[in-house]
Amino acid sequence: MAKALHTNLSRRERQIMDIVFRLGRATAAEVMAALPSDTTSSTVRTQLRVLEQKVHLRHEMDGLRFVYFPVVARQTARRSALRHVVDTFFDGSPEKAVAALLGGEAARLSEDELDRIAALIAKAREEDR
Amino acid sequence: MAKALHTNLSRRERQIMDIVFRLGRATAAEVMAALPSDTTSSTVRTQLRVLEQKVHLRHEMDGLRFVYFPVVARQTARRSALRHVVDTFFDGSPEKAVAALLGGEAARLSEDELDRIAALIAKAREEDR
DNA sequence: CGGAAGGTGTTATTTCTTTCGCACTTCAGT
DNA sequence: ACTGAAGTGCGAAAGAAATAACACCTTCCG
Repeated sequence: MAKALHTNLSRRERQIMDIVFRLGRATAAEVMAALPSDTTSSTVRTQLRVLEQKVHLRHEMDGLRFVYFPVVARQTARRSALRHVVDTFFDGSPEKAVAALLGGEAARLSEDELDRIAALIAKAREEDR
Repeated sequence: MAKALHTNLSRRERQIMDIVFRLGRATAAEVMAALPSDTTSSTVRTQLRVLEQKVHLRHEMDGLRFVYFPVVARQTARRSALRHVVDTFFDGSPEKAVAALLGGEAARLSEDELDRIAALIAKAREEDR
């Protein structure tokens, strides 16, 4: 099993990784803007460099500046994060997590969204057979 | 808005909080056993005491030893954690998160579970009206 | 009684995080 | 050509976190 990312990152590192995952890709300035507390550009760039050194991020040039993005596919990180939440707060039961999501524990769902989810259930039934 | 717990905890502190949330309540020995890396009892107890001081945990006596449990209701922590994952990895869309859960990104769902979720959708429709 | 086992708190040390100053580069505009 | 704005890396200092040694208490059992 791949090592859990959360578990091995310091507080700031995790904050930064979350921002980059959320944005997909980001410059130092963007990360700095998204961080809760005030930090200097210098600080943020140092962290980004460290994260790159630890192989959690990578960067490309965009003209002058660096654009950072995660090494691990979003899909992978997402799975890992979801599983962790399910294990920690929902007794390992995806069903309970779905119930919480439907019950508005994170946000309200529209009719359309409910329709699409119903369709997904039908599909899951197919595959289960 | 309540301050996000994740964001304000150090690495070990988060690991420990996760364990306590998972178990509901736990002694120092149980936490130590559940921790990935090797640590001494002394270390773990110090951390638990710190977490109690920061008002994330509280303890009761169970005969001789302390049993720790979260100050915040599981319900609350769960909501916060879920929301964070949805925001970070699913563009803030609960629907996408549900899709991932149904699609087996965390674990496989049984027929029964699918049935119950279908029922929840029906119920959500009611309430939406 | 005496001592081993299993708890606990205090405290000090070491190690990791986090922050930022400073020097350097490139580009755009005057 | 000069200056300012926006980038970058390096390295050192200040702060927070993590670990463990030690002293002490209670219970159980021979």
